[in-house]
Amino acid sequence: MTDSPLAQPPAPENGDTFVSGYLLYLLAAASEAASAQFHARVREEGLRVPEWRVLACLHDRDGAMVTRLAQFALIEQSRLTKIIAQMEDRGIVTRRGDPEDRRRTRVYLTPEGRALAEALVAEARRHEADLLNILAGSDGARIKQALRALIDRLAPAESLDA
Amino acid sequence: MTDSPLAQPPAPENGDTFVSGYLLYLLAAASEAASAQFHARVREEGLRVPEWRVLACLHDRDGAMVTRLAQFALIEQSRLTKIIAQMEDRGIVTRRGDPEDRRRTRVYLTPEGRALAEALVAEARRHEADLLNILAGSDGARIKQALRALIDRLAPAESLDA
DNA sequence: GAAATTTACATGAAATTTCATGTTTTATGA
DNA sequence: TCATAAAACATGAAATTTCATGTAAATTTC
Repeated sequence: MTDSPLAQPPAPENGDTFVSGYLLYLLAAASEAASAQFHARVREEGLRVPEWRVLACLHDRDGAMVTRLAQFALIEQSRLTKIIAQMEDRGIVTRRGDPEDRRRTRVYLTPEGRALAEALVAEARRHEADLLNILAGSDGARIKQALRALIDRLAPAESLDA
Repeated sequence: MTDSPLAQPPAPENGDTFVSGYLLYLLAAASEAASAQFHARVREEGLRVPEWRVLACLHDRDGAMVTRLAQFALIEQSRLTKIIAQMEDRGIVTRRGDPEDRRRTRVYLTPEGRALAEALVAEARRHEADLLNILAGSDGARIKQALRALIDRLAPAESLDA
């Protein structure tokens, strides 16, 4: 009985599957799947995803400091610094030191940056509405609540302000 | 009325906040927040996150082909190829061509690789249980369902097999 | 059944990311 | 208030990732 008599596939492996039901996999895969389309649009606009995230954050809070931006855009600080430098070269944001606390660097949208940000945020809102529709009506609100709960319980949750 | 009379903070910006309620942000942030602890453990084990993902996939299906592995481990193919090469150098996986279809490269766990994979999968299961507890009882199952629904609707959903 | 496509990986160069660390400025504390 | 610690960024070198493309093998077409 060590060998199945009708082993079509070469008797591959164990039978218990871990990955496809694993919460962290589901979260990552859902995030990727849900983002794919819109992120493709972002790239069509000549932006990389982290750059779009920065724009979205600045849309909410122009003049945010780098560290906060990093938290909300989910980008590590030194990496963000370099991304911001590129965005500055490109003319969509500007950096200015904070006179109140001269350690801080605040990042501002330029007019072009703001236009881009607003256009993309509008698109993102439409796309999100589509997504939430796909999610069979009330599921949408529920999944958001659940995700927010998860985040709140796991991360201290700060504000983009200050 | 253009200027608030008691503007404590320098009258920062608009009032509507987009990011913090945006589904794609919630998904990405939830994924990050939920994964942070365990991924730290993974790094303590001397692995990077993508390497752990490969091990987990191989735990489910030893001898998976590179393309499938890439889909399930959420890693772009050419990047995965290089990661696998490193893992091979390190002695935790082996590559072997598939005689049935000689374009394919199949990846197998070495004994050390399997030990690592099994230990980490066990830890991951415990960690997931903790997470699901944090998520107030039944919320856990629901969030999983919702995520799976999202993925199924958005991604064709293939199997690690073949 | 030969040519044209497609699939599956591998690879090299350019670009980006990471990691550790440096600098400057603000908080803290004895 | 002076020293020390902490916070906020910036930066350089090494490592990784990306992108386009190359190669080999299977599949589809005509």
